[in-house]
Amino acid sequence: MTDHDIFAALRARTVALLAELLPDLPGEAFARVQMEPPRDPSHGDMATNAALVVAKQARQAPPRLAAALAERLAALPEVESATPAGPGFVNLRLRDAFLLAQVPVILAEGERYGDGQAGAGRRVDVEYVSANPTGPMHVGHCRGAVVGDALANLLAKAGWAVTKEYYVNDAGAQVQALGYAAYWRYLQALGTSMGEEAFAAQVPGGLQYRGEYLIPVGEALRQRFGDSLARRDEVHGFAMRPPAEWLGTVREFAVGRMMEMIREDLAALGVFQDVFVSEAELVRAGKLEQAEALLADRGLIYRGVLEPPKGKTPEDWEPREQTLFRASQFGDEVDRPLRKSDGSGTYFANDIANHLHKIERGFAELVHVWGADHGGYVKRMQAAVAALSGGTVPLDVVLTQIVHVVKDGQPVRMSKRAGTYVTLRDLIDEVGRDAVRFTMLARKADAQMEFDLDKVVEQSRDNPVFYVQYAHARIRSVLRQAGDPPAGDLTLAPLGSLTEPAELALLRRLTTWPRIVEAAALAREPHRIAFFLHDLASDFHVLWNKGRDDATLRFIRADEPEATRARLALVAATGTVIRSGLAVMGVTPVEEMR
RNA sequence: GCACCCGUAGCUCAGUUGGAUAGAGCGUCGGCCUCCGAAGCCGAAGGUCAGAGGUUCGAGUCCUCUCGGGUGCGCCA
Repeated sequence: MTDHDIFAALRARTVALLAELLPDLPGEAFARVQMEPPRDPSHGDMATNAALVVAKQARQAPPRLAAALAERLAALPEVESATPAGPGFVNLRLRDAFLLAQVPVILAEGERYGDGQAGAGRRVDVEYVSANPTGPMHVGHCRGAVVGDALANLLAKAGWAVTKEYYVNDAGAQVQALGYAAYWRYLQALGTSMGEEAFAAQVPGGLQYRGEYLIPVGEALRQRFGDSLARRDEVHGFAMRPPAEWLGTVREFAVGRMMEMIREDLAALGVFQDVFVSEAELVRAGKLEQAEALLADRGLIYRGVLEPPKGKTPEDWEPREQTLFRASQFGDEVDRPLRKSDGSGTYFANDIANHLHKIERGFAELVHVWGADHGGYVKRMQAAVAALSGGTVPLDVVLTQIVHVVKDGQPVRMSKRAGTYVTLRDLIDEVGRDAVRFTMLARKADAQMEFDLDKVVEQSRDNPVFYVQYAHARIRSVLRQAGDPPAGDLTLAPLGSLTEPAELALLRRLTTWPRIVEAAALAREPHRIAFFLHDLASDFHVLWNKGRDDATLRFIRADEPEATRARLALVAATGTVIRSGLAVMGVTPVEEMR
């Protein structure tokens, strides 16, 4: 039990008092009662809309009800004053002693401060990254990886039981193409004299994935299989055997190598997922047929012909009969194909199998992080999950927008051919893991983002990574200077000397941390953590700078050991909350700036 | 053509899921280093929340329409 949200506590008090005032109202009447920090600090520490939201049912004028409620709230030991305001708000000013009492709470809880129960221990599966295992990760994958990882951390902090999952798309045409590409590098490793284009001409769909990263895979294939997968050829030395004899083997081998590479990339980014689910294995295990049978039992599958899309009919469109899922019964615009006209499964069908697998594992909620180009796919997937689970398992999809990389004021084009392909590893090597992670979270996921390689390493105020890290470094600097007093010692410090408005403003900010965590988790918006940390860092820097103008406000005062201890406690609590927030983001707090 | 996302200060973006007089950074202008770290801080100017209706005690937030930008639209994943 680590819920120390003072807003939730005062809200509960308010509801209880209101229930006494209005004994005839049912409990549900109070559901919309809120207790939140007012936008304008001059209104006090907290404000509640309680009188407004129950006035109608109570058949009373909001201002009158607010006045009666304020009178009772004012009598609470936590409350300094309570005043009705505006159309029916009640503004609360808290006693300093109550606020100050939160400092030892934060110190005692440590980084667990802010943990909540909004998730109530429900099991949630967060699937993210899920890049095709056909090459190294590039910056396009990076945002989803960071957002997904931070979101998973956030949900865990807010009380969900989280599984971090990677869905390996190892069953489609893409990995087939990877197999051919790896085989080409294998022939090269054997020393074939065949030209690349000559080989490409023999590959259905042409040779894709020509990047150099497959050269070691070709060499590894040679070491593992010798020349047994190739055919001796008088002209070229070695040439291609019929694909049926090697394609499965090579594909599997190559996918394995790609996944190793991707996992190394993810590790460099600080992302460690719990579960890697293979699409190919799900298919092999018959999950697709199982899901189809389940939907058929519920009468949700039929044979039919889809209408062409209105307005823009594809050139080669012709009506074909397909196996369709009644997605339109679950809020989608049209029914969606499960099988192509040749009878093989669509990607959607395999994804349904994937979701059946999740539901069978007992998750109460599903979350996905997808690129925005998959936005059109959300409704049908939600429809499928609703159908499979009988509407009991919600699926939330967080979409991440494109990241434009900029260097020297110029956009960096993402082109493999031009050699300006930016891999995730390049990015991390250039600016560091923490800067990558923080920056990716410094914007709402569904907003396009410019990633300026020069700016994220810039040491200035307009670089939020730096700004927050700098606050933490200053805090560590102060504590080191004071001989690093243990938190247990500071917990006992008398705090009555903390009366400076900037000190209390900082403390007020700290007390909002639990509700920030909860709200961000419910909204599935990890970027709010980054913004909170920026605000918190700002409050701290303000206080620090007061000490420049007024020596009596410095944290360490040789002549005032008592006041020093109190301030060190506040500073230590601030450091704790910053670390707590950075932990959600997966960013390492620094001891000093270098 | 249809669906989804978006439109907030000159620029980049927040806005506590319907709350009070819409905020922050950058940029601009004006101040502040004998100092526990000035890589910083304080102050000022800057707005028809794209536009028009609607819902209600209350709308940047919800609904409808219009304008503008992005993404997607059977046999790709």
